[in-house]
Amino acid sequence: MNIGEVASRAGLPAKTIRYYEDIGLIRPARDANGYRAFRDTDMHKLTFVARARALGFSIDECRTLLALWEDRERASADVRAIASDHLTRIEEKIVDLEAMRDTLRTLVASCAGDDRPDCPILSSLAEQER
Amino acid sequence: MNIGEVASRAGLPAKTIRYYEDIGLIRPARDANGYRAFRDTDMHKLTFVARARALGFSIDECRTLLALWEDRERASADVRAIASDHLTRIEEKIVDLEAMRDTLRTLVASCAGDDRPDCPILSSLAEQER
DNA sequence: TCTTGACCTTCCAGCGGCTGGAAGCCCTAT
DNA sequence: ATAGGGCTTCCAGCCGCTGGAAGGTCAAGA
Repeated sequence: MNIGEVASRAGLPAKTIRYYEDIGLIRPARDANGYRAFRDTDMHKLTFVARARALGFSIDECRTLLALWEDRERASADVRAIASDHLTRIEEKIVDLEAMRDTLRTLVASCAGDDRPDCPILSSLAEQER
Repeated sequence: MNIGEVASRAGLPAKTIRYYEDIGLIRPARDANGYRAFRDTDMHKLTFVARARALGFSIDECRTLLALWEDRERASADVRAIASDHLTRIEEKIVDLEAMRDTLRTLVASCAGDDRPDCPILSSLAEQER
């Protein structure tokens, strides 16, 4: 399988797949003409990584998850720990974003949004004291 | 005022402030010894930017907001539009993160997390069909 | 006066995770 | 023979800093 087909099957840009090879996530074989020759195992790995990335795991976490996936002796606790840490970070990020959202909503709601210059958004950003 | 004091007052690392000068967000004067000499206006701008950044605005948005802030003829509609677009993007990000969170919660909950290798998290990432 | 140590300066490189673009080879169809 | 698409490598850039090296400056204390 050439990179184009792999890309469309995995739902990843070809560039990204080349990058994943660069950083050693996958190691596809090569045809005589120099083209990457992807086997099913490569395809599976890429699908795995694509899903893990879609869940927000970092590349390094993906690397570890891949390794655990390939290790039939793994302890599920190791996998769970990674996922659980990641979940915590996501929850924290959501909290941060919700705080921003709430502030922004208030500011946007308080601004007339017409052709006059008075703007509570700017005033709030510029405020001397809190 | 030297950069150290400005940094602690604005709650920004000195490195960041130098970077902001680099990209033209601020233009502090210089003392004879080459040290940056921050005036009150610089300080105000930095505080403004720090607050805008804390609300998640990009550097480019901060640049625009700064310019609007300094423009007494601005229309509040222009400010509101930027804030409103940003709010929308944040809301979208929250939705994305919540989807990840929900999936991750389900996966984490379904994994025994002991020393056995069976792991629904890995199985889910590896699943052939959806 | 000398020294220490905290502060300041510039410059260069690297983080994560791609992404764009140039230059050139390969393959298939007409 | 040629046109087109797909493939290759390599280099540079995105964002917003951040770390570190190498060196100048300043105030306080011995």
